[in-house]
Amino acid sequence: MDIKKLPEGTIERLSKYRRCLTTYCKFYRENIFSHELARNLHLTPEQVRRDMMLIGHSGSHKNGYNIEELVEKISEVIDCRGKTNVAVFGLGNLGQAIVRYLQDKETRLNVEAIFDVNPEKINKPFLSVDCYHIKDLKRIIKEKDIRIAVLTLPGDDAHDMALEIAEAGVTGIMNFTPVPLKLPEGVFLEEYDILTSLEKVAFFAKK
Amino acid sequence: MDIKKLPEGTIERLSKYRRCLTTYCKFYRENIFSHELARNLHLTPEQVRRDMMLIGHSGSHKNGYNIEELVEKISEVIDCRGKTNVAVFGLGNLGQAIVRYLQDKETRLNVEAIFDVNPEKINKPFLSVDCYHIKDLKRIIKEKDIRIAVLTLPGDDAHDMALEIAEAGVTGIMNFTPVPLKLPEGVFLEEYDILTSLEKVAFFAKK
DNA sequence: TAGATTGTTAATCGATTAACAATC
DNA sequence: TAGATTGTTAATCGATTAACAATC
Repeated sequence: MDIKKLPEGTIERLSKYRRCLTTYCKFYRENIFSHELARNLHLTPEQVRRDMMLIGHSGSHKNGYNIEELVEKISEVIDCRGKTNVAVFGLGNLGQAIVRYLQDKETRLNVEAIFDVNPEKINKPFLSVDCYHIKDLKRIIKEKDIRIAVLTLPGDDAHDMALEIAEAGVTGIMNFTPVPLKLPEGVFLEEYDILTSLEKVAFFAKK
Repeated sequence: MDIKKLPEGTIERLSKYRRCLTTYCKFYRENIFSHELARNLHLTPEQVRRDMMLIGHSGSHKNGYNIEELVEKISEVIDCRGKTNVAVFGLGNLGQAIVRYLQDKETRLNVEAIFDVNPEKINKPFLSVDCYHIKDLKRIIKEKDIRIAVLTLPGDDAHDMALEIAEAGVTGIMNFTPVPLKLPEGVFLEEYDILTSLEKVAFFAKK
């Protein structure tokens, strides 16, 4: 099957399976059952098995899934193109949090550049990552082969910026600004709006 | 209809409609058509109208929706219990970003307390919000009538902490730690995992 | 064998989308 | 009236869940 046809939910769960396996399980056991993995992530065993089926991974009736093999398989699927270079736009609190987070975790995403407009931040590395002025984005994106852009800018000029970034050859944009983006075809866009999430929690939280 | 039965997607869009209307539109026009609102948020006009129907809001065939009335109606629905007090757990970069963000935006969510374990942060207000030691959470949550907890702690002790927080009477938890939580019934839980989102973008981003 | 687990098909569910009547 | 828009029901779609045969 075409791997890009995998449901988004499956990809998200694969990411979580892998993290769970590499973080907790790898060190003290070899195999894991679908119901154990499910319990850790608060899913059902059926859903775990279905995801395994979708990526063509098999376990054994006796011992469940071999952890090392499963991690390997998941990595083949979700890191299919190997290491991916990422740029973070905006080095405010959120931008800093993301750079730090990506360096801490075991992942094939490398933050290779940071962009900002504040002269005090530009040309000083942050956690060893160089910080450039936003006006240089086209050049740097090409030079460093940046594939993914993470937007943590203020909303005002997010849209124009995103179009420029897309034009520079980035193929995926993660948008944390409150402004919904409309991008050209071929750029995968994921948006996350913190305030909307919090308002949703406030709404559904019972009295 | 029972308002709590509204689909999560509808609640999320309502939050975005309102922000869009209060941010861009309110100042220079009185009415808006479903297709205009849809275009702004990259939805279809049908979906906008359906959401209006679900919350029982009507427009006019001639002028579409009155912006002021619509904002009022949305606020009635999603802020149904008026102001909601929020506590942020963990004053790292992400915690700081969220406190600042909630203060900037027009919302009925008030950050009333911050919790951390770092003695350098405790008892010093951050953006005028008091910061307490995590061991005092029960007392402070009760005193300040905190309803929503936002977790930006390191993952390690997130789960135990969440259980304590739930026990203290919070009714909604927004979990930004990488650890999936299992909470008692009656606490609404929303989880967001930055790394999973980024890995998803990397996966779907075309070569 | 009995019990537990995997793998896979079929059924369910709910949200989105399409269609269209009603209205201005 | 013609054209544009709203309001609402019906159809579609896709993900999740249930069911169960196959296997160890």
